[in-house]
Amino acid sequence: MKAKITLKDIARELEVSISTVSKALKNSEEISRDTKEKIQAFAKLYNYRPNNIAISLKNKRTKNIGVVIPDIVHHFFTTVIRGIEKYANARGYNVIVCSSDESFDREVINMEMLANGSIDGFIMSLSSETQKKNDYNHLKEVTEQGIPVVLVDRITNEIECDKVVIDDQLGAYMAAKKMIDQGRKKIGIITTADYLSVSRARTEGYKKALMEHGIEVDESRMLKLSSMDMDEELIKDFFDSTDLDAVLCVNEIFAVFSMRLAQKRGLRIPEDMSFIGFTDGFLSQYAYPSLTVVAQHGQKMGEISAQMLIDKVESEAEEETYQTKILEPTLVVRDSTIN
Amino acid sequence: MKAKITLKDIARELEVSISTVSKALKNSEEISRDTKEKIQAFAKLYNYRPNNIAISLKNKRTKNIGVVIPDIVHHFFTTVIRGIEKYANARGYNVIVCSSDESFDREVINMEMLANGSIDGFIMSLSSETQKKNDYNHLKEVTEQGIPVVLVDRITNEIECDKVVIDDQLGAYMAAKKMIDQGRKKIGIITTADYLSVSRARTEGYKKALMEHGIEVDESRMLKLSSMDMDEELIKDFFDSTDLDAVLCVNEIFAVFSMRLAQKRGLRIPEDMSFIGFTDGFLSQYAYPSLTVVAQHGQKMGEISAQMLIDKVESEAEEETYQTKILEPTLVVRDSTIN
DNA sequence: TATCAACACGAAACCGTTTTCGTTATGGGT
DNA sequence: ACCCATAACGAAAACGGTTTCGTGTTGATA
Repeated sequence: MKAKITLKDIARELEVSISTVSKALKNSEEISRDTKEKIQAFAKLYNYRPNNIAISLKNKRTKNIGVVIPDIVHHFFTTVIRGIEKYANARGYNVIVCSSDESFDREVINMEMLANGSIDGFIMSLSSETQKKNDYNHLKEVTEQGIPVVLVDRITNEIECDKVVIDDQLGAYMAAKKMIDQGRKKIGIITTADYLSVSRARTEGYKKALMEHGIEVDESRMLKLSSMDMDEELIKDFFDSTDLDAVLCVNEIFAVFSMRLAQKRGLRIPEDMSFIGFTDGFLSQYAYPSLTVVAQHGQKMGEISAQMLIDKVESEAEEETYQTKILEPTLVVRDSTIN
Repeated sequence: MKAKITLKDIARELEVSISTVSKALKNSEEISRDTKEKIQAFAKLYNYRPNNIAISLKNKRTKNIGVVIPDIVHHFFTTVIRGIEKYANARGYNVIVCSSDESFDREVINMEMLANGSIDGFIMSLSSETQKKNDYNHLKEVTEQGIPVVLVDRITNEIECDKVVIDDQLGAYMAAKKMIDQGRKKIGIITTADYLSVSRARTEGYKKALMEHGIEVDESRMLKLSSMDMDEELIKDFFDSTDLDAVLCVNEIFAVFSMRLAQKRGLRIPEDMSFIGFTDGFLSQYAYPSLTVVAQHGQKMGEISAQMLIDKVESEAEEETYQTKILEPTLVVRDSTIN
């Protein structure tokens, strides 16, 4: 086992000072050509790499960014992470991923763990429990310490920081309008409780589309589940008790499950009933029939978040100016709606 | 903006030495009750938290573990990450996730980035390019430096370290046997090139099951794709040119896509044709019909990997003893096979 | 009264870098 | 022979902790 070699080791071996070694490896003008060549050769031979931790301590910069998201397994969030990771790595940053598992406590714990020097900034998406409690003190503390934060997708107005979202209201509007244009009149929505910022916006977009096209908003056609978790029974009951010819769902799982319910009742999709979901994942692509969805461009959101964060981290300026980036969703039309 | 408070700040403010503060906050017996109370109260008031980086430098322990996997978006790997993260967090470790994107170069770069002090150990799953090149020098270097490595799922015999896999051969065997027991005779397999350790093992399990039950192994019924990426055309051609009554696929995407092809040809599933895939993800659960799969227990694999790694990291002993943990897969029977 | 243990605390080294600010030679200029 | 600029290098502080090893003060003991 070859232990890692340090500046001190090189200095001792070559009988020069640590400072000389450090400067030589940085190709400083201060050091003579001879000495530099000798030191650099030795360093290469022994595969010297500076210790990141020591550099972090000195620079007060870790080149790590902390990502706290509600769920690592959900397709949308994984694409966000992929975007963050791609962009961050390209700029020499590592990504520390923590899942809050939709829990307020875990979100707080994770942030505290990371906020004590481990990272230069946060990218986060609020857990549902946090949005429900409406308690953002952990975020306030972090921003007050001067640690930059970028909120992505699940955001709040209570915190002043950079934000990246898609226009969820527009997405739902586009989806609902698509159904209306196809002649659907009895359009339902399966969503989650309003404390989730995205669900609220989507519900609004849905309502807006209906109202603009003279369709009455009927609360009985709106199913609000308490969380993003699947509740098969409630969805079944909803279908039993409601007469619909189209359904908009806030995620692809609800949508695909709903399609199966419809199919089991002998309905043809999309002839008898249309479906549109959110999130353009594998499920939508490979469902049968394939699902029309509102694509959220998670990877793009991740990249932009990472860019905003790193720019802020690296900017010397102390300006307290924040921006909110709103991306446009795209309707990906597949076989669950009439073309 | 309240900057972070340090031991030095507390010491200056309370007119004691830094060592006293440090000891007081650790509740050392050396410090008088009065002084301790004063210091602890002050620290709490100003919300003192020790700087992780400084501690890492001192201890030569970062409490970070590096995870390098081929793909963050693939369901199986996300469940592995979830398992790692859950276990690691519970033991006070953070997880730095890097995706190699199935690229050898990115795998090497990521490992080098992390190996210079950022992490205490690696959990990794080899990229397909790495398995194809059969070049593991980056792993050798890391292990020679004394950094513990746990290989998970995509492993190699070239490196001596702890390993966690499921019994892929058994999984494929169980799946093929299931089909045979249902009277299937013309059983195909859609897999990837043999350089991928898991695909090779699965192909062997498939062959073994056929041979043990007196069914001839027919190469024309075996489709080997060049990578895990979807190649719709090749799969279509395969179905056009091959007469099958059952298909085993090495992932759920191939399986679900294959089911759609069969359905489009008017075949009934599972009456006319059976399907089994690997990976128990959303796709399998919500496909129509739902897909029978070999569950790989990714989360369990992640947890075990993390446990093995952290145990090794924290063990003082210099023993060079490695183990390979082989988990048993489970056949999750759904509607794509006859019950 | 001299001795000594116990108590409470501080000085300093250390982890591995970076960087500022000396400190030596050396040689040129006068 | 003297002055001084310059080249080449080293000492030391700093980042923020932990930890070992003093050290000064007390009170009890012989």
